[in-house]
Amino acid sequence: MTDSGAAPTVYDVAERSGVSIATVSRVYRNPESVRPETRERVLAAARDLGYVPSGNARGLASRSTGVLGLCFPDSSDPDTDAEAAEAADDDAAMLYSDQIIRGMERAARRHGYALLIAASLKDGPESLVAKVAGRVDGFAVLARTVPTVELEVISRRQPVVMLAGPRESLDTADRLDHIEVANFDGQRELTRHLIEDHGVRRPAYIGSSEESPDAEARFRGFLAACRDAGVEVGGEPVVRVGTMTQAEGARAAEVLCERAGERPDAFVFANDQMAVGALHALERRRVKVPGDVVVTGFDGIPLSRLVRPSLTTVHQPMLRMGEAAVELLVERLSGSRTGDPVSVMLPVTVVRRASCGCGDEEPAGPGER
Amino acid sequence: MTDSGAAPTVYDVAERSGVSIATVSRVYRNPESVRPETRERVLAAARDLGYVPSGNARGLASRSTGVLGLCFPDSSDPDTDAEAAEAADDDAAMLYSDQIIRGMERAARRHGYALLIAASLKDGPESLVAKVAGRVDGFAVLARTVPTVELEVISRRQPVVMLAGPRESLDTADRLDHIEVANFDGQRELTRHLIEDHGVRRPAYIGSSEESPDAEARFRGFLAACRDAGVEVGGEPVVRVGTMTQAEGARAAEVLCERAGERPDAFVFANDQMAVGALHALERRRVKVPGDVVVTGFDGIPLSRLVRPSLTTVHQPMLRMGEAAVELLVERLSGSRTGDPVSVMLPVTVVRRASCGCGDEEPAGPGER
DNA sequence: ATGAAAGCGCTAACAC
DNA sequence: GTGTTAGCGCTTTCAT
Repeated sequence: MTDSGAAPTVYDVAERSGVSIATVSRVYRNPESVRPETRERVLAAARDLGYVPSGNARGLASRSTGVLGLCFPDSSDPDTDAEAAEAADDDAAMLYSDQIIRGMERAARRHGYALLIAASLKDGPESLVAKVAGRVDGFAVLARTVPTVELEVISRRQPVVMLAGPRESLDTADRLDHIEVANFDGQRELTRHLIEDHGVRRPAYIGSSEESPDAEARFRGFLAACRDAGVEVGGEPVVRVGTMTQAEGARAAEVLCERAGERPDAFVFANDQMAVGALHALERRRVKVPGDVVVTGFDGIPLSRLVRPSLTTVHQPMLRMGEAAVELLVERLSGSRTGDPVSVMLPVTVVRRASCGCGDEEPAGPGER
Repeated sequence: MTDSGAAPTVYDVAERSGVSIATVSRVYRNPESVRPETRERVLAAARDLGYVPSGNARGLASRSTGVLGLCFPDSSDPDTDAEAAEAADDDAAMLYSDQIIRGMERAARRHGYALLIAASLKDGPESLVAKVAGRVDGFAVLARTVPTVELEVISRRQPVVMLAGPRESLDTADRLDHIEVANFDGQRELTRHLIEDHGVRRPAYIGSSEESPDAEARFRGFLAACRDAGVEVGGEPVVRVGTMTQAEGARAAEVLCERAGERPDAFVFANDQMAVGALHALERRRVKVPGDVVVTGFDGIPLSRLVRPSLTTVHQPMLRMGEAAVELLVERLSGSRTGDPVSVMLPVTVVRRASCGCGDEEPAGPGER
């Protein structure tokens, strides 16, 4: 083995094995096209020089990287204090984006791609997307991670798929493939279950004041179920919080409990985090769940199963979303699909647990779930 | 917005905004060094051309990518059937590597790096590492993902840190930084607990036949505890499986139950996956855990808490390992540390749960854990 | 089967 | 402040 300063290049390997750089390149890209004897010589030289092909140079010359990307928002809950850091080393802290990463990685692997992941930490002029976009063959973006216009520009040059974000504007020249989940259907089915099977009559919906198309779709599902069952509710969420966190959920629960008039018999939250926060608050006030009031969430985060009572919610197939995103990208890249963007709608599942009055269904045996 | 075939380059932007390519480059790399007016002109041109800097070209020219990497083995349990696929969309399926990815991603983000991840799916001549190594500034490798010699070669040119793999050979010119966990200590403490607090007298250790230094260290910890307590055990694991999966764990349990002679009073597995498989098998055979036999694992994967009975195990700080790996890489890259490789040893924690006879400690209220 | 030469798109001196 | 000019390390025709 020889070692001398800078990283060896094709030139070094070529020289040492007495061939041209073209042949060295061939040995790696298309071994069959080189006489075995020559090939061995090259490989041997590469080995003792410690040669590793430069991915950058390759990408530059061949115009493809073999890498897919994912951009997601930097929405980690603060974990500065020691306790939180401890808890973070745990599945309960699994974020939405972590699941999507898993799904994408698997699918990418199957197709021979590696995965580049980056969170949107607000940086300088070089937006995150640009950084990722410049290093991959195609990528997925979690909704509201980056301005849509920027994506619009980039998607002119490479496949981009939008995750969980409903098509923003149908009028714009939209070239992005989309993957959404059945927010409307899921919330409607969950609400119907509450009304029909648990006799809920005065449900309160707690939504977000942010511009969240997902939350809006969920609310519409809620309304539809109420209307179908003849349950009267206002045309607006009873409470709108700022950030859909546990703290906000707890606050919302307090507000609803202290309000004049009859207390709602169900708190229907737009996401799990808020619902969990509410469970805390209700316990503090000695309000029984589901006895005094039913509570539900949306998302199906791991934590939803761990809290007591376990949370009835609507489970989103996040892993599948990741996989679907890769499939879409690969289709575009392989040229097996061209033309207009598509929208894939993934189904959700209502998960009935203790917080709505359905029995707790902890596994009896050592099941895997 | 103009759109015409190939992706626009610095030349296109330069021409359209009436400056040189150097200025275009400056606008992105060092905006301050360009007169605001000029800068705006360039940015505008870039915008309507749909210009995105090529990461490859940048990397080539600047010799750095702003990306860190992770290579890990393709060791997911098979999830081809529908049921498993369902379960996979769940935190329970979180693997060792997933946690490390999370840890690395966080830390990388803090340092302004993106993360490239790739599983070692055995490919052609171009080994996985080479692919990753060629596209990142430095990377981490999960032990036994790739041949050490290959790493040896690569680590001559860029920082590499080995995760969870004890330094293989002290005699070789080892340039890799290492991150290990206290396998020996953890297994010894767990075993001691079994013997002292649960009266275990005939423990059986189930290890791996693969060359796994981790598993070996654990076994030595097991032996040490037995010896200290005067419990007689052989100098070899009672069973060695091939791949440390659930299936193999189940098989090992079967074997131990059917063997002639007295059945062991404890199955001490080298990892959680096997232990979980064993729980299944034992349930099928109506062997009570921990009543008839105590079962323990190692790793502390999320699933270990979800199975019934919940699994007593040794928890590895996987998230921390990922973070530590990034810190080490960044130190090397920033030049703040040079010279001999270091070894970081991270502590583990014995987690006492139901499968060893300690009470189940499910949260009472809606706690977050 | 192998070599020669022209880029791929960008950064980094170095001039002006 | 801005332009000029070399490369960075590889792939890829096109010859031979």
